[in-house]
Parts: sequence; C-alpha cells; structure tokens
Amino acid sequence: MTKRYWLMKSEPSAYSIDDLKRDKSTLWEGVRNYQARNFMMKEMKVGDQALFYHSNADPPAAVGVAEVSGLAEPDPTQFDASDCHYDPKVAPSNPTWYCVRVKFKEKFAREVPLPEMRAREDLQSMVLLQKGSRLSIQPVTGKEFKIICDLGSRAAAIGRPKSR
DNA sequence: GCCAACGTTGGC
DNA sequence: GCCAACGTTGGC
Repeated sequence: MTKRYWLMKSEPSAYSIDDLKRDKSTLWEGVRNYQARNFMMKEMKVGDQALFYHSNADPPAAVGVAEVSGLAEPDPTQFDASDCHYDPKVAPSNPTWYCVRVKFKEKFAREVPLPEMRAREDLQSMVLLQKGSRLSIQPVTGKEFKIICDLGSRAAAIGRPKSR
C-alpha cells in the first residue's frame, strides 16, 4: 500500500511538537469530529507521514513531521469522566471515537507560517487553505508535503530567490 | 475578543 | 427530514 500524507492540527498550548519530541510517540486523542475520525479509522496506515500543525498559535504554522505508528484504536478519553474530551453518550462496549498512534519524526529547522503557505501558488489546493476549512485531520498530497518540508528546512529559509 | 463558517442538536 | 438555535474552531 502506498504511503499517504496528512496534516494534523494541535493547539500548542494543549500538545505541541516539543511535547511529541519529548514523548517520542502519543495517541492522537480528543478528536471529536466524524470526518477526522474516519480518516484515522479507515485511511491512516502505519508509515503514513503527517505534517504537525500548530493551530491557534501566533502565527499558526506547520512545525514538523510525525509518522503513523499504530492503527486506530478506541480513544480512551471518551470513557474518562475526568478528561475534557469525555463523551457521556458513549457505551464502553461500543466506542465512538478512535485515534491512531503517531511518533515523532522531525521538528522543522524553522516553522512554516500559514501566511507563507497561503502566498504560494503551488499550495493553493491544500485543504488547510480552503475558505471555512477547519478539519483537524486532513489529507495532503505528496507534492504539498514535500514543498512544506523543504520550506521547513533551513536551506529554504525566507524563500531566497535562486538568481539575482 | 470578535466573528465567519461549520457541525450538531432537537423540536416539529 | 427540515431547519433554527446553539456550540466550536480557529484565523485575525
């Protein structure tokens, strides 16, 4: 099966790329949107690559790469009354919410801020940039993934022109 | 803090 | 099944 590419949002105040770096891997808990859940449940495979995106940050930015390291399993927080993602409607015998495990791959040498992505002609079709889009887990193409990784590497910093 | 856009809930 | 009201997301 071909490797696929994703973008996963997290508010850095809740869980940042540095948290993932520290933890090495984590369950992507707390997703409470069916479309995002379905990507995790039905489409994400071990080895898939994901851009780690900081939402509600200043500026919002792609900050690194994670890799799917475990197929979807029931999200434990849906059963935990002390957790802010607790879902009292869910019976333990029949989980509603699932999450994959992801592991840390890299933190970009520099963040790739949202306005920079917006400004690029070759990223216009990204789900992230569509008006009103707020999916917290979304597919990206291999091409988009590579462009953003390149922008995040130091060599590509500030989009210096090739010729002068 | 504001607010546009989206998703969910619940009355009918 | 419609749709108004409400809650949430997330950029600005």
